[in-house]
Amino acid sequence: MKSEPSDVSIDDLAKRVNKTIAWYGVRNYQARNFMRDQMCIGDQVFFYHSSCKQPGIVGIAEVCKLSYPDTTQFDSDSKYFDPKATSERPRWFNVDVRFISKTRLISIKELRSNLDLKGMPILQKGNRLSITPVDPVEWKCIIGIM
DNA sequence: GCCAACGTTGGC
DNA sequence: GCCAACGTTGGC
Repeated sequence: MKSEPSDVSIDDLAKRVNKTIAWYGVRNYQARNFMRDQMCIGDQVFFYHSSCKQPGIVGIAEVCKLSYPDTTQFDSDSKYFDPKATSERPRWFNVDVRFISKTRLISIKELRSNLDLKGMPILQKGNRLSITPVDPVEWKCIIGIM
């Protein structure tokens, strides 16, 4: 799961009450569907810093609440406001995640240099999805180099 | 700041 | 349903 550290960093998550946060603001249907349809409580995720000086994996979190309507879609003051969404027909959903641990920075350069990881969606040219599944083999590979 | 890649929008 | 125009993402 990608987050811009200027918005929510791994340290921000670690400092939060209960170390949890709603993964609000996703406005892409594919990424939404991963949260809404695939994620289960206890699923672990890599926390990835994007759009920053040192992009890469910086920590591990886990899903601690199943998806529910993203409250920011109803907030006209939010940059994530969606005028087409209603409480009867919400359009956007998010899970909550809880901090597990920080890791050393595993940069996108290092990830790209590892041939065992070359199939990861996040490394594909032009990939812009903020949430992508991690194959169990790739998960173990990354855990192994931490 | 650049720009490739991709998603969304809306006229037809 | 097509597709051009536009907006966004995100590494570099």
